[in-house]
Order: sequence, then structure tokens, then C-alpha cells
Amino acid sequence: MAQMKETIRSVAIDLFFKKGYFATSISEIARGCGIQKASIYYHFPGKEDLLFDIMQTTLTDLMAGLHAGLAASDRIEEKMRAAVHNHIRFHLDRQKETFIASSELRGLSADHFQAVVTQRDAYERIFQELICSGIRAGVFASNDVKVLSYAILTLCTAGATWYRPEGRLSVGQIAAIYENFVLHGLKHGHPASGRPAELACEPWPL
Amino acid sequence: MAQMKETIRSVAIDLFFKKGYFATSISEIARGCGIQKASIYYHFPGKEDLLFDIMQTTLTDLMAGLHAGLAASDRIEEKMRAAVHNHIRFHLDRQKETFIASSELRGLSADHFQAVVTQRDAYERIFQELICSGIRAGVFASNDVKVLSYAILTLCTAGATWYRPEGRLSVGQIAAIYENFVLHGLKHGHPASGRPAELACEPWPL
DNA sequence: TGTTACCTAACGACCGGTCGGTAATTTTGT
DNA sequence: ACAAAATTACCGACCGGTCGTTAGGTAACA
Repeated sequence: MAQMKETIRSVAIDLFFKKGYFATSISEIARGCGIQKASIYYHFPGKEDLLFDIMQTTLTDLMAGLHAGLAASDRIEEKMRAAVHNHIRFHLDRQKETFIASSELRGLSADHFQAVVTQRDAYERIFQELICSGIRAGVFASNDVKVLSYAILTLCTAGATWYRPEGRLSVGQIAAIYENFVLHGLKHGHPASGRPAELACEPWPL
Repeated sequence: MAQMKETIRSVAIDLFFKKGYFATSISEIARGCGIQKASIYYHFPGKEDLLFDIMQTTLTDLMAGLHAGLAASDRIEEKMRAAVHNHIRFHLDRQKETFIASSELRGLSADHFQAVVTQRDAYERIFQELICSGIRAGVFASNDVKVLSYAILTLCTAGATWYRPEGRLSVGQIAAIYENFVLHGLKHGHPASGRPAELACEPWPL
């Protein structure tokens, strides 16, 4: 049965989240699974492949959720709202994995690092093109597209650093607050200087 | 002369930022300083004390900047603007140290961890009380104070993760964009639900 | 003479990873 | 149907290497 592989993945996610990738040893993961550390290498080629596996799965699922959310509406503002909603919700629902995926990039080999960054860039790109379309349509205030996208994405990503499942607010409540904060920042957050911000951004079929 | 201690601190900041605390060895730090690794222990009791030293200094300086910024104005909105400005500016100007201070907490011993978290909480508290005063004065939209504070702080903190000194925009330009984004989110970001958000927050002499 | 600022050498602990082996199960050959 | 072969999923033992840290020594300088 292939369920030990899933157990290893799950225990690794818990430990990588709690102690960090480098501070977690293969022996600890094995102990958490009730097997010997040598047996880990039957299921995964090495420690780093385990990290890559976790990151890859997480990013793929995140991207799938985004596409599903975008398909639900035609209006740019509603698309952006759905994108932000999916982003923050995913980062709270799957807190451990998203935290690992955004904080342990340095644990990857050069090849795996490149693969993950490429995947992440494609995700960011969609947000940048959404913002750009919104500004051109007059729905959002004119501003620097890249900085705005980084602001929005890292804002929600950071939710996974402070969120506690047993806390006062539900995922839905937090998501609603973030959603409104971001949307209003996008609509009214004009730049301070009179100089027009860079808006270079090719059209994109949304 | 005590300048080797400064060199060690500086080299450690570079390496902790680039490779992470656990992935950086004492030997590497020593090599970067042009000394033997045993000599590090003449200046610092151990690796973890070096990390703590960096974090402590950074948080103290950050707090000092905040107090200076708050003293410059009486109006709540301007105080908040100054607080956000100082926060984002500090995180970009001293990117490496702030990145370490916010991402390597797990490398600390229990005692040092407690000390840093206490220091960080005092800093967060000021923002929460600023937001609370603003809402009570009707300057900001009613919303959950804690979530808003986390959103604002992590947003700016995350700036240290993507900022590149050689990049397209200056620190001042980025700070201005963030400042406006946050202020407009605060003023207009009403909650989606009709239920009033928790506002419990004692008065504070600002 | 004492102190400062370093050095060389070594310590035990632990790391990720590999080895050969093995019991249980499944597949295959006849 | 049944034995032989192969595969699956693990084990204990061990490898070379690196880690943070310490002990003891030394040259320069006050």
C-alpha cells in the first residue's frame, strides 16, 4: 500500500512547519511515522525531494483554485475579489503547506528552485494582469502594478504566519476583512506623487 | 579593538540573510571574517547569541524610529501614516536584519525567544492602539483591530522578502505606494458583514 | 605580569544517505 | 494448482562528513 508515503508527507509537513526544514532531521520524520529512517528512502529519493514534493503539490492546488475562482465572473472587480478570496482562504486552510512553500525555498536544489519559482511567477502574473486590466478599465486607481501585486500576495501569504486555527475569528471572517482591505486599497490608493506609475502590461484574456 | 565583533555581526547578517540561520555554519562566518572559527567564541558565547544580538538590536532600532515618527504629529491619521512610513522604510533600508528578525525566530532558545516576542508585542500594541483610536474618532472604518494590525505589519515586513536594492523603484517610491495602500484600506475598508467587529481596546496616550 | 585577540587541534554528537538483508506478498511459468 | 521468481516495504548497522563547542597555547601589547 502507498499510504506510508502519504504519512511521511504529512509528518514532514507538520515538522517542517513547526521546526523548519533544516532543523528537521530524517530520523525525526521517521520517528513520527513509526518507521526507521532508512525506510524513508524507499519512498523518497532524499530529504530535498520530500520538500519539493510538498511545495509542488501546494502550488499546483493553489493555481487550480485561482482558475476556478476566476471563471465564476466576468467583471474585473469580481474576478479580483475572487482571486484575493481564494488566495487568503487557501493560505489559511492549508496553513502549514503554504507557510513551507513560501519560507523554505532556500532548501531546494537549483533545479527544483527554478521549477517552483517558475510556477510561482505564473501565479503572480495572473494577478498583475488582473490589476493592469482594472486600472485600464478605470476600476482601480492608477499605480505601480508589480508593487501592488507583491503587496497583495505577500499580505495574504503572511496570513499563514500568524493565523491560529483555534483563534477568535474563522477563516471566512478573516478572508472577508482582507478582501475588503485589498479591494479598497486597489480602488482608492492613488500614488502620492503626480508622476504616473509604470503600467506596461500586455492584454490578457481574462 | 572591538571592531572584529562588528565584522562578525555584519558577516553573520549577510550569511543568515542569504542562506538562513541553520544553513549557515560558524566556520563560514569565520571564513568571511578572515579568522578561525574558534575565534568567534572569543567575541560571542555561541551561535545562538549572535542571532539574538542581531534581532535585539534590530527591534530596538525599529521601536526607536516609531517613537520618533509618532512625536512628529498630533492628528491620528498623520501618526498612522508616520508609523507605516517608518515601518516599511526601516524594513527596506535594513532589509537583511529585518528579514532575519522576522523569519529566524525558531533559531532562538526559549529565553531569548520570549524576550524577542515581548519586544515585538510591545511594537504591535502601538499600532493596535493607533488603529483603535482612529476608529473611535471616526477616521478609520470600523473593523477588527488585531487583524488589521497584523495585515499592516506583515504587509510591510514582507517588503523585505521581495525588495531588491538595485531594482526599478527607490525605497521612497515603494514606501509611498504602501503608505497610500494601507491608509485607504484603513479608511474605506468596511467589513463585509453587518456585524460590528471587536473593538475592545483601552485608551492610550498618543 | 596580565590582558587581549587570536591560533591549532581535537571533542562527541549528529547529520543525510547507503548497504545488505528479510519477511510478506504478488506475479509468473508450467 | 503450485512452486519458483520477483517485488514490496521495511529493518539494523554503518559510512564519511560536518556541526557547535572547548581546551590549551602563543604572540603582541599595556
